[in-house]
Amino acid sequence: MNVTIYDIAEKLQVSHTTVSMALRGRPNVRKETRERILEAAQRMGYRPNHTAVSLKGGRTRRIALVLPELNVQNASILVSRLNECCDNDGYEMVLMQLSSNPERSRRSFELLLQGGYDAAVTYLYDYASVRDLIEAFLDQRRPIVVIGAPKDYMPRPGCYAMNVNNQGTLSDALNMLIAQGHRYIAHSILPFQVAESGSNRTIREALRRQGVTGWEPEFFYDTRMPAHYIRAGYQAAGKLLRTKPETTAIQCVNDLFACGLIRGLQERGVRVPRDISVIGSDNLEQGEFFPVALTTIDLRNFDMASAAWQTISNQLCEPDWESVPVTNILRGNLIVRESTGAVRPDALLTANVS
Amino acid sequence: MNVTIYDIAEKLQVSHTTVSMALRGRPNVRKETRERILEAAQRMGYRPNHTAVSLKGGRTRRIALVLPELNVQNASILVSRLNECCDNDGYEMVLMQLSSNPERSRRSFELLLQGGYDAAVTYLYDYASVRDLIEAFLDQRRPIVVIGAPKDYMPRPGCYAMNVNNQGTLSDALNMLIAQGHRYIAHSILPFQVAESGSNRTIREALRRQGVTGWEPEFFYDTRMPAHYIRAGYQAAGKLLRTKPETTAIQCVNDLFACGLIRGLQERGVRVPRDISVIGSDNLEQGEFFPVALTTIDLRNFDMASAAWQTISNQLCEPDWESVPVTNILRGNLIVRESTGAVRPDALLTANVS
DNA sequence: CTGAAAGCGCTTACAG
DNA sequence: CTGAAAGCGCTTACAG
Repeated sequence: MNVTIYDIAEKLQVSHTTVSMALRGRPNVRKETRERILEAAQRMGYRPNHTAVSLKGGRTRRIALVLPELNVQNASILVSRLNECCDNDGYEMVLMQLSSNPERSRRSFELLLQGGYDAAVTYLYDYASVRDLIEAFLDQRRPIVVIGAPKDYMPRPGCYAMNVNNQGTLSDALNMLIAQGHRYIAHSILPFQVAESGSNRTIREALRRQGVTGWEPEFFYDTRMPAHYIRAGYQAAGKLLRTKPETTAIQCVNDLFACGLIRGLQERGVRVPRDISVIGSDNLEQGEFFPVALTTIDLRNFDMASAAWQTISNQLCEPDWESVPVTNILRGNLIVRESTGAVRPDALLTANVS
Repeated sequence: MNVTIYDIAEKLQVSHTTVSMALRGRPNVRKETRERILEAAQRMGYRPNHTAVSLKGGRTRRIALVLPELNVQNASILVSRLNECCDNDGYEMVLMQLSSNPERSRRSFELLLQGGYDAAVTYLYDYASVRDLIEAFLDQRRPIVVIGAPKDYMPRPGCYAMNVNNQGTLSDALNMLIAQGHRYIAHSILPFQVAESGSNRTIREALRRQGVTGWEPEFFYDTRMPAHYIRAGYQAAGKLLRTKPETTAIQCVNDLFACGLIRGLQERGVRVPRDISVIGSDNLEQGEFFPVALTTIDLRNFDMASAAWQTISNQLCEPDWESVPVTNILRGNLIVRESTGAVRPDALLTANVS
């Protein structure tokens, strides 16, 4: 059904070896022979069988990007940039979406181990539950870039951790908010987030320096649909007003959550940024065009993708399974738009009183 | 490096044939032998080599979903639903993003032809430029579902066209708008869209029945970045107000464009829906939570994905390369939210006068 | 310059 | 119940 090198060889009365050599551009084929072969291949509609090439060569030139299913949207820049990098170097990027069902999720990951991917990039919330699978991948001597890995994560050859220094950017955000008069600054936490103990401490300390004590920055929102962020944000509005009515500013888990939250607040007559300032995270393109343009933290997904591919590409060209890589840390950028602003005088008053 | 069936065979002093049989659950292996093999495989961390299995079996159990790169967002429901369907049946779905650069785009498509995908689903704007590649895919006897194909598209075995009946839903939308008093109803067109001659006619006719003549519904917006819809919508606002100031309602190419447009209008002091009603298309989850919740047309991407997989799955189980399939047409759903409403009295007046 | 042979890891008739 | 052999489509030493 499909044209193979044997078909070409037969038609031209040469060996399949010669056909293969000619097609691969090896110099040891007479010019005339090569031309005949190339011409015939073209005419017969020959296309190399990627599966066979992979089996023989032991490399598929295919890499996997593994994301939590419903998080693809937040990482769309990462997806398209990594795709572009792979493309440029003749690799194929496969996007693998991990279900939020752990059983299915592990099953998908198994495909990663069996599918012959040359390398992988992961960007997950929950690394603990797939740790063994990542180890198995590394045991196969396939490099992996682990974005957003916990700080203590597996320092071992072939495994490259990359992170954004949230604390640094968070400090920028806090400085701005404090300068704008905010004192009751909250910080949303969702159940499946890596507990960022650091953020809470950073906020608490910054506030203490302003004389604010006894304020718990953590706003925990429990949602059963982990990644329907926008809906979660929308639903969280009520709880925020109920449980932390003093809040004048909140930093959200991501832009979608922030978008939903703003809508939810608005429905309750609370205006952004007049009554509450909102900061997102991800720097989705859309954020700029929301009716209240979103102040956000750019997680540098574009640069993350570039760096990830650079790393993998190096490791693929000159494998190094000896040295233990150090974590690559990028600093996020605070992008200020309309959803943050000066605190209302009465809110400020409340804060000073406490 | 990797454990193969030969390694297991050697360790257990049986043939690799027996190992393969046992692993595949063939009944012709003595119970005790099978158990020893299974146990050893487990212990040694054996994982079947997908590439080898594919080469032997001629099937990869991998299917491709081909989308224009920057359109993934609009189709996110399609992506996740198809992914889920494949998952359920033990297939792997690979998302392939076609660059807007035609050269690169064709190169990616070549990977589809060489990659050994068992089937493909495409959802493209521009089919003309990849027509030959689709034909080649079909020549390989791989089924393909073509969503959004032009009406005259390749009726041939193995090629399944699926469409949403936009005209029907558009009529629903028009009925609503007209009942709300709208007479100057526009319709956005972007350069790379399949010219939907039908839509313009449908609108024009509906309006004529209301006595409106001489109104050109088409609002053409030329953008060089085809799929940065939200930005395009934002930038289009000025042109809309300049070139079609009478407009009281506009149906947009998609939700993101609509979102950007609303922002752009708002910056110019034009309120939605008070001054202009806006209808999107795609029914993105976010649309519900925009500060002005978006009225939109649900393109049934979820059902589309289910049907596409059903079709492919059937064709894979019992191949039929004889009968020519008919186009499967779903009807879109109009979802009414806040971005549409009654026309303002003065606008209505203008319309009646004309 | 050309081709016979081996092999990538697996499965599936087929013979014992 | 078990195993030797052939083959999926290709590439790469190696011999001529």
